[in-house]
Amino acid sequence: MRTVRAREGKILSPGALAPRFEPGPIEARWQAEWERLGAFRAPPTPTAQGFSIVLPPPNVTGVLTLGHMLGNTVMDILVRRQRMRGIPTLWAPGVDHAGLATQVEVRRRLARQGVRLEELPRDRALREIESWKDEHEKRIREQLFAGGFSVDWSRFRYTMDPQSVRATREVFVALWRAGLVYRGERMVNWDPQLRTAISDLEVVRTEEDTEFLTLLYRWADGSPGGLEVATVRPETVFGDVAVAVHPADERHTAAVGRPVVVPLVGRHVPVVVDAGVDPEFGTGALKVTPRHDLLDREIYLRHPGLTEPVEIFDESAHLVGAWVPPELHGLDRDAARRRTTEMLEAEGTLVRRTVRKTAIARSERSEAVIEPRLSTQWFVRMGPLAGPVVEAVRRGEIKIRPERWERTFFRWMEGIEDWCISRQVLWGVPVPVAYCRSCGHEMAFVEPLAACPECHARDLRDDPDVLDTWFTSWLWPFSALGWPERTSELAHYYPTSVLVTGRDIMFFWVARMMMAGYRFTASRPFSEVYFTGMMRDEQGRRMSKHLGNSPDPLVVVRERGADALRFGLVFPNPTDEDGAFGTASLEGGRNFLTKLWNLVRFTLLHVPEGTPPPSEPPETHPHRSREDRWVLERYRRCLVEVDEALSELAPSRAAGALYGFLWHDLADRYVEIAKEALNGRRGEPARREARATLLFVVERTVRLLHPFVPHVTEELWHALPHGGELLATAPWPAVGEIPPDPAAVLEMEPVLEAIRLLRNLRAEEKVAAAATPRAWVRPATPEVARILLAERATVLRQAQLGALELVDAAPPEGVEVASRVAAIGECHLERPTETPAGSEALERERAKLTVLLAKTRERLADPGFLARAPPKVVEEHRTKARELEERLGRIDHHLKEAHSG
RNA sequence: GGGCGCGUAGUCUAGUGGUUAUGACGUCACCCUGACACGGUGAAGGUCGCCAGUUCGAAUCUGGCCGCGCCCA
Repeated sequence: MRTVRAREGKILSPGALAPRFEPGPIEARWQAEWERLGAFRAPPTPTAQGFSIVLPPPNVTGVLTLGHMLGNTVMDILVRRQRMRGIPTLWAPGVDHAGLATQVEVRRRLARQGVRLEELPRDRALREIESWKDEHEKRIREQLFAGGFSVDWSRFRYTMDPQSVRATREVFVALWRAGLVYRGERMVNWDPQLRTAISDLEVVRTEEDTEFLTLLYRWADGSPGGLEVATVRPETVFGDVAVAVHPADERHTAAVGRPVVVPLVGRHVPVVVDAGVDPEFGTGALKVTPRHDLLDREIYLRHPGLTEPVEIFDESAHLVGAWVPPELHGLDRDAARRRTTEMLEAEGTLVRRTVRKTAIARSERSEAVIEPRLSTQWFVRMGPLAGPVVEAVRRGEIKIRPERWERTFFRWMEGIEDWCISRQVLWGVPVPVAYCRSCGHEMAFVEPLAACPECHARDLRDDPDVLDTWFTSWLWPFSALGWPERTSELAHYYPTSVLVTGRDIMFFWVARMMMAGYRFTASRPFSEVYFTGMMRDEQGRRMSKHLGNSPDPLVVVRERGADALRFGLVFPNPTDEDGAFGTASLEGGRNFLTKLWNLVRFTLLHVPEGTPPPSEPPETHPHRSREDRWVLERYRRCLVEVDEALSELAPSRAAGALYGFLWHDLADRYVEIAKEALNGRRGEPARREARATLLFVVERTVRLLHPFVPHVTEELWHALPHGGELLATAPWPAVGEIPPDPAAVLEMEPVLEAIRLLRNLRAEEKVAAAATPRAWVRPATPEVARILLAERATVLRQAQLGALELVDAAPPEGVEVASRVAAIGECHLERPTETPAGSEALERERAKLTVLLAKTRERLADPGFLARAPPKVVEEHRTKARELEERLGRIDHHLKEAHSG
């Protein structure tokens, strides 16, 4: 500990702060301290109702982005405040195994070494994936730790933990028994690169330029011509079983029922009528390839007479099968398309080639073009699960914030489709189903079975597929707390309080968690969902791994500090709107922290050694000044606003309130005015009172800021007189500790207004910075006069005046003055004679007030207004008109004087 | 194509029927004053997207149009 000798000879309190704020060492020290002291460990058996959040488990294969940092900061703000309020708090962290994504990454890494993942023995492949996972999990932990997020590390979970896997199996089996999971042959979104089915939600559609071919399907009876059919997929002609046209499409009525010849293939197929055809698209005639297109399959199923289709692509979208000419076997889609096009041209059945924008479906993970494919997969019947959730949200049992997303949510829930949960990948929870080779019995089980329960044969075959990762993570709110074990975490912290996440996973995850909660715990999983906005870069582009435009949070933290990053994320934009983030945000954060740092340094200059912590507000005291009362009231209002904003999940509003209070009220106004008293120029009692007020307000403000910028506030709090081990677990300030004092704010207004007007005049008149001109104020009311008289010294000093007199008429003869006319009265400032008289400010004021007065008078002259507006409003307008007339009169008077003088 | 949402100073933003339209960043001028130039003081900057309508009164409510974004096809 060191002591610093202050300018006026007093000894500062110990632990004085470095003149410059350096985040690095401070952040590292407090992160370690919090961990060492177990500050974020949730009480296992709390007596009071707990507050809990589960961290949306980041994909273990990736690294955290600024989007994660935003969500984490919002969660940390909520959690830290609740913890300080003395509420038992649990923030449960973890990571998600992201089977598909991880496999893609590992596959890519191995490919760089010339190894194909698919060719490795299974156990070797799994080891590769495990080691990849371990590396990335470490990095994610570092990122969370470096952000200062107050998660309970002792409860860190992984979605492939035995307990989480068990939960997944239990759920699968329960749904299977209830008939809500089923195996079926359906058209699925097939990723031919990863060779797995994926869900609708994992498909992204983009508009791409695509070659559009028009093919001629000749009449089978040999008559000239035929039917023109447009397609972007000529290579699928081999799978055609029909051509379909819309029933109302008169262009094609003659063709209906007439067989046509499939180009290249020679097969005769019928022309059928189906309302699913879009007559606007292409020629209005659609080739029907049921094994490889969803709509085509539907059409096929509606027309029972058609030939049973044969598959023409294998699982990696290479041409195969009896219907494909042998010379094309083994070609991939793209090569096949080129070759087919050439063949069609040669055959003379290619009528036209054009290029147009087409919506292309790609796999979100591999970016391969999706191949719709008929295959056998496991599905969850979503309808019965969605019902209770829709009800609950309508009842308000789960609130969606911001509310505007409710509509989107409902629309999706109401049109919900079954969820394809089986994946043909290595990494994941195996589908817990086996088949008896002897009797064919299908059985789902939590614990592996030794024999078939039907025929007792021991010859069982496991289902080869694994489950979609989301089928594990939809259980997260309760599986992260230990379900299906009946843990004390579940008993005390479930349902969780709020879920904070990006709205891009509203359907993927949030909606499904709600369904799982109601289905398996008979309870909502959380009472509120808060969707944060999407982070954008300075050019307004969405940050994504793909674009690589999200800075690495660890780098940002190292360069700028976690607190600056956190404040920069929360302060400039509402956290539920998409916000641009760049260096400006970080600088804003840093500047604010420096301001806070210096404000506390200033405070320490005025805290004598041995001062006890401000455990209670300074008592009402005869020496308490108007500015002391004012700053206490402003602080109280700030606290009310912060509490309100945080209970309404509006952290930006809370941060804004704190920013404004600290910077403008506390530092700019209060400290500047209170310096007189603090420096002892108003006597010892006033000094004591000012010191107590300053210390109290600063200490409380540091506490209020802690959830937003935890490290720097922890450091500052320890430098200030304090009681207790950590700010992180110190009590949150109570609103009730200060009685409301609205008069304090009202009485300060004329003082602040007079200061502002006189400073304004100084600037307008280009009064030299060091000059101390004389000033006169003619107060508009006796109340203003009384206050200004009492606070004359303050105005004098803040406006740097040589003298200030209150007058009831004009300033004395023979003095050149510049004037302003405002609501509190007239202000006159002695004008330097060497500058020409300028009255632009008065002119501007007059122009503005003239317009305003005209509008007010117009309204007062309107009989409709007088008759229908509430009397109170009419009276307000009358008063306003009178005041404006009075002020304009004075302005005119002064303008005239300025001209004649 | 369908649905939803959003248009307020150069940029972001508050504001759900009567306010001289809020604040931040940026800009300009002056100032290194004893916590802070990562600062202080002051200023400039807005036809509240456009057009109708409802109303005594519209940034605010209604309709249409224009622009942007997102989701779904």
